[in-house]
Amino acid sequence: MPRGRLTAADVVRAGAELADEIGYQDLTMGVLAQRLGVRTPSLYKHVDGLDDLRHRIATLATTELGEAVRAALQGKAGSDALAAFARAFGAYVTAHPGRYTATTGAEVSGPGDELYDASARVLDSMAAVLRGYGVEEGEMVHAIRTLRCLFHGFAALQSANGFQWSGDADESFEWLIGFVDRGLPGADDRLT
Amino acid sequence: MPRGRLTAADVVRAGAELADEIGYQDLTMGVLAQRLGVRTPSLYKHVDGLDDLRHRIATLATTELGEAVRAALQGKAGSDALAAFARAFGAYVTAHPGRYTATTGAEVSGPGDELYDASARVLDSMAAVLRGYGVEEGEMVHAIRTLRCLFHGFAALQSANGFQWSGDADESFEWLIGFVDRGLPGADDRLT
DNA sequence: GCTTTATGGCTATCAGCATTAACCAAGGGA
DNA sequence: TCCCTTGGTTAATGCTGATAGCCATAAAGC
Repeated sequence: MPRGRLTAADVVRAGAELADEIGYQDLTMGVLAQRLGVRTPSLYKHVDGLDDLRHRIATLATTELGEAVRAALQGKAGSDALAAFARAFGAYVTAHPGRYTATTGAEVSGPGDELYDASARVLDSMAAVLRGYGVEEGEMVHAIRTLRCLFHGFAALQSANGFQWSGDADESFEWLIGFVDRGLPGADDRLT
Repeated sequence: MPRGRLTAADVVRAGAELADEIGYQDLTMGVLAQRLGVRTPSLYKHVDGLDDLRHRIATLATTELGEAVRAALQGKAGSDALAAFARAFGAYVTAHPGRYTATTGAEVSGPGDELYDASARVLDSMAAVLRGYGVEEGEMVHAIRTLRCLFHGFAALQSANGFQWSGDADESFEWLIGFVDRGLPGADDRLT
């Protein structure tokens, strides 16, 4: 093969796909190199080691998640927006368990970090839902944290166990949406 | 018994303590052996490798968590029981981040597994709270799954990031409890 | 009290993975 | 044409998990 084939983005993308396929824990430099048809040390020309690769995959995943959520929120408000956010979130995590696992436990260094910005965009979308829902600013921080726990927990259980939920997983997820709807204070526009 | 300095329970307990101190990811056979004043291969006389050690730590943590929750629930009902459950859960996770991390991602083989039984006891306590709260049996499974997501997410974020929450973390946690209280349907006895 | 035995420790060793060093080949600009 | 940057290679190092096989000692039986 000639020169200049691989780029950093290629490596990260292939790593993300591989993590979704074989599981995040089994994503190793060797298997990724094999997937790319290259020897292991070559990856270090594009990525600064395994930790860096993981961080970049987490950034990619968070960015994609933010875009998916933002797209789902277009033209929605109130409880519709909440349901759309939740379904988009759940759909992304189900489709990309390896990528989401990368985001759990990823270290965010600070405002200069791309991952920080991507996370902030997801949380902004969450805040937009809550604000359009009638949550007061004083409660906003608590509401965001609570919803973050709920969705993060769902995602973690989803990507770890794959949910041995008996089969009515969708029904449970809809119940979860209704639960949030009831739990949020000060809303005029409610689900069923 | 012939001469027995170390026992399997000792190894697991020391592993759990070490995980709380230095972080679950950094818990290695070598550092655990060092803590116990023993060479690495000696641990294999008590524990069947690192995976087995992790599984046992997860079992220990889940058992302890179940006991803490059960104790907190004594004599409580309705919203008091919910608050007690949540606070006991949060306190355990905060005190033992390494142990809880062991439970996330632990594989439960089946009903013969001790971890399975320990998890079932925690979920039973959760169900008891919900039942005393007025949740119908038809919704029980959905409610349990939802609360499991919420508390698991809290615990995961807590033990991973240590929550850079600005300082009013307790206030947010109380808000979370109120959120659950409002979100659960069919209750007579409410907080606030 | 002496022998047997099994248990729990040890040293030595291997295998897998991340990482680094040192080297080489192609392509573009001087 | 020459150089030098770039992206690949092979070789080697270090760390960690894991196994094999040896050794010491305490408990059990005579």
